[in-house]
Amino acid sequence: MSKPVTFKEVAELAGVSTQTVSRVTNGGKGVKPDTLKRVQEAIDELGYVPNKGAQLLVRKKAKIVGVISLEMTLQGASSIVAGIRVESEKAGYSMSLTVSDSKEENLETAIKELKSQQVEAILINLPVSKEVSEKLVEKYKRIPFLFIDVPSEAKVNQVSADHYEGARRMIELMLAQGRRKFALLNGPSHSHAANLRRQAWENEIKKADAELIINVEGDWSAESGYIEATKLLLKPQKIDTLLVANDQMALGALRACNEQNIAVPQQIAVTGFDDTLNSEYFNPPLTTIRQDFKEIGKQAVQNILTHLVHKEEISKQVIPIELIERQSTMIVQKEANSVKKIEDLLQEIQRLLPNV
Amino acid sequence: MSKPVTFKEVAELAGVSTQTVSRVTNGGKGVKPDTLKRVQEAIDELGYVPNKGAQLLVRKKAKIVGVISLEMTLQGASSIVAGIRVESEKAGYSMSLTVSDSKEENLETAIKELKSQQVEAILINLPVSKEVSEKLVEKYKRIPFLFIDVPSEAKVNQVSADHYEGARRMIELMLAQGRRKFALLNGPSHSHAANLRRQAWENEIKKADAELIINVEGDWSAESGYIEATKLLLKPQKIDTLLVANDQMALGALRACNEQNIAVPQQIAVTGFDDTLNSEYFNPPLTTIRQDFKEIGKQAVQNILTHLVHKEEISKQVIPIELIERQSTMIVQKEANSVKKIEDLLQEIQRLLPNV
DNA sequence: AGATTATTTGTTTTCGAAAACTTCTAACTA
DNA sequence: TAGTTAGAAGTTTTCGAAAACAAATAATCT
Repeated sequence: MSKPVTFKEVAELAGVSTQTVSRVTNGGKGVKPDTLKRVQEAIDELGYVPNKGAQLLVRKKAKIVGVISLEMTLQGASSIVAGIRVESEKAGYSMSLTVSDSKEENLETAIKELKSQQVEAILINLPVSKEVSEKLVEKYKRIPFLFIDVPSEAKVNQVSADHYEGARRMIELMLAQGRRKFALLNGPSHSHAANLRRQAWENEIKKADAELIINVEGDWSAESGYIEATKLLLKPQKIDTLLVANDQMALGALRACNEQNIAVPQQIAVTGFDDTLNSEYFNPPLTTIRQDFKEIGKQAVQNILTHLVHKEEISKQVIPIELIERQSTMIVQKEANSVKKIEDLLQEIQRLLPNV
Repeated sequence: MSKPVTFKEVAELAGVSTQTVSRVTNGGKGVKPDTLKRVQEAIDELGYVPNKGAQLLVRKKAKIVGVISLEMTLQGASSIVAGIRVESEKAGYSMSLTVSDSKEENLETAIKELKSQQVEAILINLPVSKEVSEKLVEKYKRIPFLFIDVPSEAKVNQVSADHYEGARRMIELMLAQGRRKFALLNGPSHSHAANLRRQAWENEIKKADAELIINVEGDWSAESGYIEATKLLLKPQKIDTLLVANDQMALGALRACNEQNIAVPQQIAVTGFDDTLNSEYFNPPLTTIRQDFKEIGKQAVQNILTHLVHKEEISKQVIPIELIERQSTMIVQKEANSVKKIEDLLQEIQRLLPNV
C-alpha cells in the first residue's frame, strides 16, 4: 500500500537505465522520441513521481521561495500570499508557506523551518520592527530577506503600500468636504502600518487647524470597531467624521452608528482602509483606500528574485494606493426618490406609533 | 554567501562523529549531557539546520499531511486550512499546502506535487463530485485521501458540515415566525454544499405548504448577492423571507434591500449561512448558521491519522451546525426607544423635504 | 573479580535523483 | 574510406542525514 514507486522500477519496465528516466522527467532533452514515449508510458503506468527530497538533495538550487505570514484567515495577508504564489509560479519557483506571529522566537523557528527546505529567499509578511528586521538580516546573512510593511527606515529589502499617502488623501477629501471634527479609530500601535496612518491623520488635522476630538485604538477586528465606536459615539463631544484604520473595524463602526440612529454620512462620515472584497456592499458602501494586495505580493517576488541574480543594494519599493469614494462620505447627492423615501419613513412611523 | 552548513562541519567543530550530531538534532537521546552541550553550541555557532530533503530521503515516514484547497482568500476555506494546520502540528505532522480549483486536471497536478513530497495522506478541501472523488481514490490508491464536503454517497473518507440540517433549521425558524412567501438565493449548482441547502429549503417549503416564489442562484460573492437580490426585489410578487446560501451574498442582499428602502426584518427577513467573522456586524446583524470551520479541519486531520494507523473502513463524519439568531429576522422585539426613533425619522423627513 | 548489561560513541550503508563522466552508435566531412 | 563529430544511452559518484550495525567504555550484579 505505501512504498512509493521509484526510478528503478520505471527504468526496468521501460527497459532503459535510470539516467534515461531522469532525462525524461527533466524535459526529455537528448532522448530519442521513441525511447521517450516508452519511458513516459512506464511513468504513467506506475504513477511515478520524482521524490522531491532526493531532488532537493542533489541539486544545488532549490527554486523555492519561503514565505512567513500571519494567520491566513486575515483578508489582506492571504491576498498578498496569493499574489506571491502566482508570481513565484510564473518565475518557475514554488512557494513554501509558514505561519507565524511577530514574536521573535516564533519568527526564528519559522526561518529555520524554511532554511531546512533550502529556500533561496524568505519573504516576511507580518509586522516587524526596524530593529528586529535588521537583526534577522544580519543573523541569517546567507539568505536574502524581503519584508512587507516594515518601517521604511529599516535597512532591509522591502515592499510596502503607501499607508501615509493613503491616509493623507482620505483626510484631504474629508477636509475638502468641510468636515472639521474628527475622531480616529486606529489600528494597534505595534503595527507599523497603523502608525503611519495615524501620523498622517494627526499631521493633517493639525495642519488644517481642524479638531481632533477623539483618538482611540482597536485590534483590526469588526468587534473592536463596534465596541470602540459605540463608546466614542456616546461621548458628549460631537464629531462629524470617523476615520477608521481598516474596513473591518469600519464595519463594526457602521453598525454602532446604525444602532444609535446616527445617519451615515449625513451626521457622521465614516471611512475605512484596505478596500476588502465586501466593503462596496456595506450599509452604506464604504469610502476607503484600496491597497492592491496582489500587486504587493507580485512585486515582492520580482524584487527578491532580481536581488538573487544581481545582489545589488537594498531594494525599497512603495506600491501606490487608490482612493475609493462611496456613500459613507458622500453628502451632496441628489436624492431623486425623496418622495418615495418620505412615504417609507411615514409608514415606519405609523408602525412605531402603537409602541409609544 | 550561499552553501548551507552541513552535518560534517558541525561534527568537526564539536569534535564528534556525524552520527552524534544526528542524535542531538533528533532529541539527544543517548548522548552525554556534556557532549550534547558541545554539539548544541556548534550548531548554534554555525547556524546549522538539517536538510529536509536529506531527511525526507532517508526516513521512511515523512510526517507530512498534504492539503489541496481552494484559493485561500475565501473565508471558509482558509479557516478550515488553519484548523488543519494547528491539528497537524499537535500530532507532530507538518502540513504542505497546494492551491487548486476543482478542475480534474489541476487536481491531479496538485496530487502529484504532494506525492512528490512523500506526504502520508491528502486532504481535499474543495468541491468535488462523487464520481471524481472515487476515481481519484481508485487511481492513487497508495495514498489515503479525505474529502471535505463531498457528496455523502461517495465511498470515500469524508468530513462535512451538516448543510442539510442547517438549512432545515433555518427555514423551520422562519416558518415558526409565520413567514410563508419565500425567495431563495442559492449558491452555484456545481457545489455540493449549495445543493444540500437548496434541497432542504425546497423540501421544507413544500412540506409546510408555503410559497416558493423566487429561486435564483449566485456565485457566493457579495456582488452576486447584490445583483440577484436587486433583481428579485424589483419583481412584482412580494416575498416576506429571503434565504441566502452564504453570508457574503447575504451582505449584498442586505445592501440591495437598503437601497430599495425595504426594511429588514420588518418587511423581509434575510438569512445567511456560515457565520463569518463579520456577519454579527452587518446592518442589521445577520441570522445565520454557524459552521465550525476549525473543527472541520481538526476532525479531518484526526480521522485521516487514525486511518493511517488502523486502516479501517471508510470514515464519514458530519460536524453539527448551530443556528445563530440575530436581528435580520427578529420581528417581535419591544422597541423601547420608539419615541427617539420617531423623532429621528421626522428629522430625516425634514431633511428630505427641500428635494421634493 | 569476572561476567553481564547499559551507555555512549563511531563506522558503514542506504535512500532517490541528478550531475559528471564514459561508452557506443550513427552521421558527416575531407 | 578513414576519421571526426554529434547524438543517445549507460555507469559511477554525489548530495546530507539517519538507520543499522559495531565497538568501546562505564556500571551493575553475583
